[in-house]
Formats: sequence, C-alpha cells, structure tokens
Amino acid sequence: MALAATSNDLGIDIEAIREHVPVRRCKNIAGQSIYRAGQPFGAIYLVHAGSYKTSELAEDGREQVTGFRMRGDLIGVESIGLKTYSSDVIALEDSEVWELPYPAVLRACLHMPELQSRLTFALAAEIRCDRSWMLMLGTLAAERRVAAFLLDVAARYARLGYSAKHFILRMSRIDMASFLALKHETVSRALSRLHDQSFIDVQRREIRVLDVDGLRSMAGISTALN
Amino acid sequence: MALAATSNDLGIDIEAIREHVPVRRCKNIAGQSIYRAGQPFGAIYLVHAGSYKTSELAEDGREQVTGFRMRGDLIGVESIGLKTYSSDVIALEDSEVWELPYPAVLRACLHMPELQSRLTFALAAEIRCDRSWMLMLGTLAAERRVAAFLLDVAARYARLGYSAKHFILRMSRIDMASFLALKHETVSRALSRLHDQSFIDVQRREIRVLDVDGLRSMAGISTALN
DNA sequence: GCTTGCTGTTACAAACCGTTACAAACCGTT
DNA sequence: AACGGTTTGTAACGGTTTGTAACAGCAAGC
Repeated sequence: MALAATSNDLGIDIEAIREHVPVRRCKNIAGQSIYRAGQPFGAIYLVHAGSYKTSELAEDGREQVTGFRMRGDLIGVESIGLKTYSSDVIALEDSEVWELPYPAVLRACLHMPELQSRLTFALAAEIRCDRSWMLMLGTLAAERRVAAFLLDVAARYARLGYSAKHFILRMSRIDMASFLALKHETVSRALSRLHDQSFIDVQRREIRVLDVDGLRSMAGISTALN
Repeated sequence: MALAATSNDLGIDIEAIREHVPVRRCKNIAGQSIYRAGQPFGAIYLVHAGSYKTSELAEDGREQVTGFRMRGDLIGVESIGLKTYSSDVIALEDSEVWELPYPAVLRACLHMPELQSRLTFALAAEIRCDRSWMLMLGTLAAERRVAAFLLDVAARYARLGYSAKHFILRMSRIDMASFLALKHETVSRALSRLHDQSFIDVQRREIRVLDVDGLRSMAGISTALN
C-alpha cells in the first residue's frame, strides 16, 4: 500500500464517462485555484496535466497542505454531499483539469453501475491514503518524514512513466514543510543531511535518488514504492 | 464543521436497510478486535454501543491510532474495494456493533438509491474529518491539541445526548497520545496544565469542562463544538 | 493483606525542532 | 548585465517535546 499524497486514478474509461457527462477542460496557471473553501460545490475534477496542492484552512488562519495531486488524481471528492467546497486547490505550475459536473456524474452512475463502485473505491482509497500519512506524521522524525515523502513522490512519478530516480519537485519547501508538519528550514536541513549520507542529490527542486534502500530504511522500509 | 475523531452517523433508517441486508449483532469485550489488517474484508459495521479505536500498523511495527468510534459511527468503510481490511479496530470497553455484510449492502443500494448517496456522503465526511485532524496535528502545539481533542470528545458526547461538560474518556493516555501524535507523558502534562489554568478538572479518565471558551481559544476557536 | 501489573503523574535532563537572522542562489524584468 | 523579489540554504540560539526514572493509584488475583 503506497502512501501517496493523493489517492489515485479513477481506473475507468474517461471516454465512457464522456457519453453521459459534459467534460470541460480547465487550464490553470501557476498559483491559480480550481476552487476555494466556501465556493459552491458543483463538480469534481480529474487532473490531466501539471500538479496541484490541496489545503485546509482554519477560522483562525492556520493552514495546512493536505496533499499534492498529479495526472490521474481526482480532486474534490472530499466535498461530495456539501453545498460548498471544504478546502482549497491551487495549481503548482501551469496545469489542466477535466471538470466533471457532479449532478451529471451522479446521473451517469445510474447508467454505468461500474462508475459508482469506482467512485466509492476512489473515496475509500483516499481515506486509506490519508491514514497512511497520519501514521507517517505521527511516528516518524523529521528526516524520516522527508525520506518517506521523496519515496512517495518517486513512486508516483514512476506510475506515470517518469523516472523514479531523477525528478523535479513541483512544490516549494514551504508547501512540503506544511504537508509534512515541519518548518521549511527543517525540510532544508533534512534534505541536506540525506545528501550528506549519500542517499540523494539535491539541487534546489531537482532530486536524484542515489540509494533507494537507504531512503527506505529511513522511512520505515517499503512504506512507499510498491 | 466539527473535527470528530470519526465521521458520523449514516443518517438513514436502519430498519429500511434491514429489509435488504441481514444485520448481525456482534458484541466485543474490552480489548477484542472487530477485525485486523489482513483479514478478509466482508462487512462494514455500525457502532451500536460502547467505543472502539481504529489503528494503522506499519511493516516495521510503528503503530498509530487514527480514530475513536462511538454509537452511530461507521467502521470499515476505508477497506471497501479491498480483499482484506487495511487497519485494526479494537473495543475500548464492552461494546456492540451491527455487522452489515458488504455484498448485501451493495445490492441494497440498487433497491435504495438513497442508501448509495448516504454511503458516499459518509465516505466523503470521513475524508474531511481526517483532513481536519491533519490540520490540527500539523498546526497546533501539544497542549492545544489536547484541548481540541477534549472539545471534540465533548461535542460527540453532546450529539449522543450525554453531557459535554462531564464525561469519562474511554481510551488510555497511550491511545490518546498516539492519536494526537504525542507521548503519553506529554498528554498527562498537558492535561495537568489545562487543569492549572482552570479550564478543566481531571481525575484520571474523568473530565469536567470548566471553561469551554478557554479551551476553544486554545484549540483555535470553534474548531470543535461550533 | 499482600502481591502483580497496568495506568497515570511528575521531575529532571537531553534531544530535537522551531525561531530568528542573514547569506546565497535563482527568476523574471529592466 | 544589473536589478529587485522570491526561494532556498546555513547557523546559533532557545523552547517545546521527549526520554528516563521514580512514584502513586487502581484493579485483579493469590
């Protein structure tokens, strides 16, 4: 069970959905939001290109990044059943999502029983993924968290057909830190120390994984990748 | 939006479900598990009496309590779609759940369209709840976390018709600490300090809330109990 | 009554991470 | 090429949390 800062793909034919749901392509430039907490809920989204962060906001201003989404990930399912979205989603780079209007998705579920179960499965997967991160946040020290995070990012790139050994982080140190419940300086230090131990090469957002097993043992062995 | 160490009630007529699903009552004595990670998935459960903790286990032995469930809460939805359960659920006291065999639930959804949407809503609520706790764990210091936790427990007792000002915690300091990503000594110290500030009375597991507003301001104002 | 074991509390020391501050690298713009 | 603004890296210091230990309360069992 991968950690995954997100759940994952619908695993269903988007073309089949298209027959019942009017799919609109939405482009976002870096920094732009798909939706923000409080805006009326109307659709869920499938990431087609680029990447996004989701974040929670408290009344008193505290904020926490709760996940990063990339191609194939669903966005907005946490707000199903609500009148308004419950969180913020912001593009980390120029990106594109496909908008799936929710009333239409519901209707499509009646014609495609498979879609309903896929959607339910996606929701359950999201819960499992969140719980895995809770386990990680609650039990690993700073440096280990960063190691686990890198392994997760690597695994997700691998699933998309990209290199798991060499990739560019799309998020800032601050976003990473927020997600990992750390300060950005601590993330910097952790990355430096992982470099000192020859587990990785870091050049700002460019990461080269030199020793997967080293990282894995830091992260609690096979917590990510596979 | 309350935090809730759990999502919440199905909000649907259990009698209506009974017409399509063979509901079995299962009693558990304190310490007994409903299921453990790895056991074949076959049913979801509705808590009827008592309370349970859910916990995640890593391959290397790390363990984390991810929630506490009481009357009206659903258990097992995170494992929907899997062959085996992904976490452990253990009774904190002598308790009872109603077992809802999942294949039967799926079939019932066809006859009761309402049930399907309720279930989806329950899953989405679970995600939102987990995210709220991530926000809390990521942004509040130890003492504030404990305050937020107490407010959440109080709110949940209130929803069940019990006192929100005077209640008995059903979980040990160790379980509380695990859930809050703290050490049990830290929880003890935090409770003592909340007592010193006259926010609460503590007598081991017996809690008396003396100053709700004080607690709330610690927890980031109306994060719970709204 | 007396263990035995578990749970909870408290004190003190130690470790880790956060805070603060500043420097360096990068980016887009001029 | 030079300029500001943003992001990232590094360091010293301080504070919160943890680790360790000893002790008290409580329940079950002998």
